[in-house]
Amino acid sequence: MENKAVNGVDRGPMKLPDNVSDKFLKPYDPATTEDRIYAIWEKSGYFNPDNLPERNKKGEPFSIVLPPPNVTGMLHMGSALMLAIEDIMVRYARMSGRRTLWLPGTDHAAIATQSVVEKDIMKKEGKSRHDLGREELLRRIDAYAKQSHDTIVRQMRKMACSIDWSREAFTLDEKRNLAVKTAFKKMYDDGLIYRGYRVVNWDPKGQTTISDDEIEYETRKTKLYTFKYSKDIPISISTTRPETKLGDTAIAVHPEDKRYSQYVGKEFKTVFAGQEISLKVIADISVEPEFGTGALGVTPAHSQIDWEMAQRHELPLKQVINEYAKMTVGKEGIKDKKVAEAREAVVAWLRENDLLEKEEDIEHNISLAQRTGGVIEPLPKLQWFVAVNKEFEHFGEKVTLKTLMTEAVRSGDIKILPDRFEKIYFNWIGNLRDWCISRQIWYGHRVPVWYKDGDSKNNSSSNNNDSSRNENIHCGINPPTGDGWKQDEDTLDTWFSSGLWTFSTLGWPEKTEDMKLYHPTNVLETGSDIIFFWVARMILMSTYLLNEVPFKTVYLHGLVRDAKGRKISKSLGNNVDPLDMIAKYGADAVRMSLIVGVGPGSDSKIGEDKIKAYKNFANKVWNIARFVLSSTDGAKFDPDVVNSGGKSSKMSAADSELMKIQNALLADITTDMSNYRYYLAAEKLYHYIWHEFADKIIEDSKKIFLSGTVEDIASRKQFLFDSLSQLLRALHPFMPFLTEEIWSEMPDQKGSLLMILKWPV
RNA sequence: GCGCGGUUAGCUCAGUUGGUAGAGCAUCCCCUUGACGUGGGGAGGGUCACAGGUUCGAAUCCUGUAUCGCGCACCA
Repeated sequence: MENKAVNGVDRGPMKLPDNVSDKFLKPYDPATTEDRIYAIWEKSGYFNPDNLPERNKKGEPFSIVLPPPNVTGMLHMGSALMLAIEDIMVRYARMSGRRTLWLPGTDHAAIATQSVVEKDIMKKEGKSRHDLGREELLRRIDAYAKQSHDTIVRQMRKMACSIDWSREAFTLDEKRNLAVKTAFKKMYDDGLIYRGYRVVNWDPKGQTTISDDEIEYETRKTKLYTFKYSKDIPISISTTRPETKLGDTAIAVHPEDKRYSQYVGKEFKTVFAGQEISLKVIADISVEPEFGTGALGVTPAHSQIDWEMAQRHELPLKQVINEYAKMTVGKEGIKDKKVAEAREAVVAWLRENDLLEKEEDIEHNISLAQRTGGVIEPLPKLQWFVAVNKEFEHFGEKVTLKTLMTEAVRSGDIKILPDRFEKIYFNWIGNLRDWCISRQIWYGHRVPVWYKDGDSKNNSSSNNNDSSRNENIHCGINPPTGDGWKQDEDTLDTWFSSGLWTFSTLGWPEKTEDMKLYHPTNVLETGSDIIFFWVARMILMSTYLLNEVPFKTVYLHGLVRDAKGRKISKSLGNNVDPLDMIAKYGADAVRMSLIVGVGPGSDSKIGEDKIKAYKNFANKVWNIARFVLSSTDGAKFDPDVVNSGGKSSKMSAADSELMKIQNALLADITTDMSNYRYYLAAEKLYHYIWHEFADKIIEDSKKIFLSGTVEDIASRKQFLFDSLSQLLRALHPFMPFLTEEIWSEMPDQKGSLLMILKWPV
């Protein structure tokens, strides 16, 4: 170190005893430490449970899968939080002697990835996917996915993840494809997957269907129009979407609404904005008499609930809007126009014909596709679905997929933390409808179904019955033999393959040793925002396919917000890159700042100040180590401290008492660790190390070393040494790089790695 | 509309089974010639959102209200 002047006094160069490394002459420097330590860990092979010491191999298995990051992306602070928590869980388990597996992978994230790449190609080359063709587009996406995969892996190493790279998986690789096909076929054979014609959520921007869960709602101001279809039809109706009225086939009123009861059963015909329509008046209890005029135009082809009403009343269906959200019927100025434009034209037509009665401003929710932001257009389509309410025989019991999902949590086999999410989970299942799993994009697992000539997809069928079972349809792991078969063009919802993740990564459908050892996994740690997409689907798949839960505990973390509490978003430009923070303050500091004070399920704020505070802490620990090492020259571990709960014959009564207090704290912290209270454990350690160990104990030690008895000095040296060695272990899961680095400078550690040493309790 | 959270010091939040409120940061004062200035000691600052109730005792349990946020549903 350079000579440093303090208070104007030149202290001269600092000197350390010979037994202390020159590293300690400088403040702790994560930049020159972290990559080096990670390389040592990787070389040791201990990330792979097969290579762990006997103590672990004989120990109870502990397994956790990494929620696979999307290959669209880079890591953000949210992923950094996830990695920090999981690495803490894993390091704690490993030190506690368990056979510990943390299994990595990445997610192909079908729609998200394809739309990113498509956009990029459009921007750079002005070409659409159809210009490139299926094969070429997939080649481009693969190249992109490969590149982003490498970035993600690099970032994970930076975060100190002690994860088993040898078992890495990808949701779209060959093994996972076999798992997907196997699962699909079994569900198909059990009648739980069917092809049906019905109104689905169509995303005109992404040109694909999406599931109910992939919709986001946005409140917007819009107009509610009240009008009559024609002068001759006595009932007025209200709508926010006049353009869809060209597809109406009925008028619905409440069965008890006296105003309209005289018309129920009657049929009216007219020409509406250039389109002939025929309207039957029906009575249905789903009509709210208080809303608008109390009568509603039924558009079976372009509204989910109208479709259901049409089913109940056997109404015909008339599609008037196509996949590009354009009108297919109507007079000049309406036909071939986008829905928004057509709406104006229809309203203008109503005005001209003096049919418009009222125009009100209202707020209502519009549905947007989560990935593309496109306005959802409900359209009737032939798609593949998973039946969640269908009863079937499952290991000798009559169940539905819904009851399987419910029971897994209700029975306590799966515990969700924080537990209020269990209620949210049940609530979601209660409203769950059949899951639409087919997507009209190219990137993803292809639907493993083949059609004989002539029976491929055609949407003209107006029957909504299961159309997926006849001699011209083949569902299988392998293509059918013989000529004239063509595979379904569609791919599967990305969550279908993610749902298999806990076991597809362990080798299922093969009966592997890994499956026996590591499934069900112990914990699933993930963001609370994907509880339905992912957590629920994994429970569905695992209970259905394996008759066991995918995990025993679900730990949900909240959102990481910026320092002002705002959501991280591109438009705000408030993203904090974990890599920048790591470069500046070190991964350990970043980890601590994400963990301390943040319980499961609660959102947190991340500001640079907080990270900086933990960088200071890292340096504090570094200096504590320097003090202890330079003042306890020649000390050796007293194995008694580790092996018999801190009692040591080499310490005075006073120091034994201090050790007892420390051990009590460590026991308390251990309880927190086992109960997923990492936020408390980290805080307690921080507080004890800084404000007890450093501020009080080390300060007292200076006095003892200056004027204590020989016995007191010896005792204190022993205490400091053993105490530090214990604290490094306890701090390791939280600050792995720093503690491993200090550990490597401890005398008498005989080349051992802290990461596999025994947890101090 | 149904459901779920939050509301504690200027800011960010702890407070695990009820025992008259804690931490960090910030502010102010002081100290510090050898582990560390990325330091140490100290001070000020809260009727724990509000109103009722249970209790010997409530930030903690119950009921209601306000307010912010979230989920689901509705969305003609």
